[in-house]
Amino acid sequence: MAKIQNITLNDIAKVLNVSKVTISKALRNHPDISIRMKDLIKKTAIEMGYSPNFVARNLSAKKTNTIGLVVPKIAHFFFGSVIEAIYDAAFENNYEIILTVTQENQEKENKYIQSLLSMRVDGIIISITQNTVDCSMFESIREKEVPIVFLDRVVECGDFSCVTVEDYAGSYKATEHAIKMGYTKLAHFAGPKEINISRERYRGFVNALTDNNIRVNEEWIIHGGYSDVDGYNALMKLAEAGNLPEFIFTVTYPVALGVYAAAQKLGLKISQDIDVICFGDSDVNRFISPSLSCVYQPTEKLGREAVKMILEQINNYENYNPVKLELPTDLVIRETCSKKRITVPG
Amino acid sequence: MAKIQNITLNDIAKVLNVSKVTISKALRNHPDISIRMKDLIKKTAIEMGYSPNFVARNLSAKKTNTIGLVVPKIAHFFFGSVIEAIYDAAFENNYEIILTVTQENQEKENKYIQSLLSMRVDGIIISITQNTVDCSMFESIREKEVPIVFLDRVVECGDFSCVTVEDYAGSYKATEHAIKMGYTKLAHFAGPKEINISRERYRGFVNALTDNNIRVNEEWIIHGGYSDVDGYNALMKLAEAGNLPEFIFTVTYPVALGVYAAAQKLGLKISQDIDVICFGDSDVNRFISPSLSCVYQPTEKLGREAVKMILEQINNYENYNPVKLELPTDLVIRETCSKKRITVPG
DNA sequence: GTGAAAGCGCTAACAG
DNA sequence: CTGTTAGCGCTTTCAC
Repeated sequence: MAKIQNITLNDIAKVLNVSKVTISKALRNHPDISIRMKDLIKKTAIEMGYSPNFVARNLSAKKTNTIGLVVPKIAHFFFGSVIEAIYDAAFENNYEIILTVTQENQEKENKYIQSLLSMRVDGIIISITQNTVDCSMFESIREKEVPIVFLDRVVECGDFSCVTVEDYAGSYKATEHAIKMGYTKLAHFAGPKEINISRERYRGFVNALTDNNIRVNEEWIIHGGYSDVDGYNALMKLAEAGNLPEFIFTVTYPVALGVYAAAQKLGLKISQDIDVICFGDSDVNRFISPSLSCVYQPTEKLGREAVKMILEQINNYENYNPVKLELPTDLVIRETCSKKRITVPG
Repeated sequence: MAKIQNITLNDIAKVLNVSKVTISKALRNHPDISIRMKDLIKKTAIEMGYSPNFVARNLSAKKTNTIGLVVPKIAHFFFGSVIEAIYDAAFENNYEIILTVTQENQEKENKYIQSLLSMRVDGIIISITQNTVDCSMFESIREKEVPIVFLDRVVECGDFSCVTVEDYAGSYKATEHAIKMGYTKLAHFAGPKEINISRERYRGFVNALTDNNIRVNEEWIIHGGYSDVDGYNALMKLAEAGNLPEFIFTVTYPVALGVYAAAQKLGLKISQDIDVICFGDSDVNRFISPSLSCVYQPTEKLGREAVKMILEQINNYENYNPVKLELPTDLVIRETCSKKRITVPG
C-alpha cells in the first residue's frame, strides 16, 4: 500500500555521498572500511532509523542464518523446555529459529517442512509426529543437501544425525527400582509402537522384568498415545477387567496424570493401592500429591546439543558424518514408589 | 559451498521452452495462463523437485506472509496453548509464524523485535515482558507503519490494538466466591505492579473485599513474579510472620503450585487449613490434590482473535483503527474453595 | 495467452 | 580504503 518506504543502503549512501557498498561493508564491520568512516556510517544509520533488510541480504548471500524447528507439540513440558533451550542456543550463535508445530499430524509436518525449505532455512531440527512413517520427505531433504538433525523422536530409515536420551536404560532403571521395592505385578502404559522412544521404553521395561525372573503379563502392557486420556483409559480398562497391577510405569508424565485421575475416580490411593513412575519430568511432578517419581531427561542439554550438531553440519556439510548422540537419564525418586513394600504372602 | 543448486523458475522455463514469467504465473494460478499450460508446468515443476524460493519472492513482492510473535515464555501452559492457537489460525490463513521468546528480558525483547522488523514480517503480535516499561520501540513500530497487536500483557502508552481477558472481573468473581464461602481473612499473591494483568487482578481482589466490607490487610498482599518460587516464598514469609490468612488468591497457577509446596513444607493442608484459587487454568490444575479452582482464560480464542486482528490490520492498514477486545473469563470451581465454611466465633 | 525488461535491497568479486 | 559491476530468484508492468 502507501506504506512508508524503509530506509535502504542507498539512502544512507546518498546522504553521506559514498557508495552503498561502503555502507554495506561498514555496517557489517568489514575490515575494508576505516574506523572513522564506520563510526560515521553507523551513527547516521541509526539516526535515519535504518533497519537492514534480511530478505534482500538472504537472497544475495544465499544464506539465511535461520534454523527450522519442527515439533509435534508445544504446550507440553518436555517440548516447551527443549524449545526454550534451542532458542537460547540459537540466539547465542546469532541464528534465528523458525518454529513449526505439527500437532502430531504428518500432513502438517510435510507442509511445514516444505515451507521451511522454501524459506531456505540453513538447517532443520525435527522431532517427528507419532504417526510419521513415510520417509520420502527426509530422503529428499538429504538429496537437497539440507542439514538435518533428529531430536528425541527419530526416523527409522536412513542414516541421519540425532540426539536422543537413554530411553532403554532409563526405563530399565525405573522398572528395576520398582522391583527392588518389592513389586511383582508390574504394568506398562506404553506409547505408539512405531516410535523409537516408546519402543525403547517398552524394551527397558520388559527386559528389567525378565532379567529379574518376573513374567511379563501382556494384559498389563497397554499401548496408547502420550496424553492424559491414554493413561486414564488404560487404568479404567484394567479396573474393569478386575485385574489390577501393583505398579505402573508410564511412557510420559501426562499418562501418569491420567492414572492419578482414574485412580481418584476408582477410589484407589496412588502409592498405597497402586504405585507409579513415569518417563519424563515436568514442572508439576513435584507438586502433585503424592509427588511423582520419574526418569529425568536433560531437556536443556538435548536442545543445546541439537543446535550444536546442526551448526556443525551447516558449517561443514561436505565432510560431515552423521552423529548419533544419546544423553543419559536419571531416576528421580519422589513420593511415589519410594517405600519398600512388605510382601504379604499369597 | 559446493551445494547442489536449487531448481529455479528459469530451469523449468528452459525445459519447457517458455519464459520464466509464464512459469511464475502458472505456479501461482494466474488467470493469464491456459489451463493446459498450467497443468503441464505444475507437473514438470513437481517432477523436477522445484521448491519456490520465498526469499526471492518476498523481496520482489515486498510482502512475506509472515507474522512475528513475541512472548515471554513458552514452557508455561497459558502461553503454550495461546501459541498453538495462533499457529493454527495462521496456518489456516496461509501465514507463517516467526516465534521469539524473550524469557521476560526486555533487552532480548528489543533485539527480537528488531530481527522481526528486519525479516520484514507483515505484522507483530506481542505479549510484553514483565519488565517492559520503555515504549520507544513500539512508537517506532507505529512510525514504520508495521501492524501490531498486543496480547494479554499490553503496554501502557499509546493507542494500540489489543486482546486481553477480563482480568478485573475474573478476579472479582473469584474473590467474591471465596467471601461467600465464608472467608474473611483473604490474601492476594500478586504479580509485578507494572503489568496491566497484575494490576487488574489486584484491583478485582481489592474491590471485591471493600464492596463486601472486608478490610484489606496490606500484609496479605504480596507482590512478586509469576512463578512457583514466588508463591512459595510468599507463603513462607506469611508463616514466619505468624499471621496466616484463610484464603489466598494467586495471580497465576504456578504461584498457586508454589503455595501448595510451601503448605506441604509447613504441614498445612490446602483447602482445610488454607484455601486457594488462582487466576489461569492449566493442564494440571485438575490433577493436583486437592484439585485447584481457578479463573479460566479462553486461551484458544485469545490466540485466534489476535491473529484475526493482525490480519485485518495487515489487509487494511490505512483505514484501520485500534481495537481493544476483552474476552470473558469463567470461574471454575474444583476442590479448593468449594466448601462453605462454618465460621467459628473468635 | 505469452514474454521482455526492469527492479526489489543487498552482497561478492574485482578494479582502482 | 573505496567504488563499479553483476547478479541472487522472483514478480510486476506493459508490450506483443
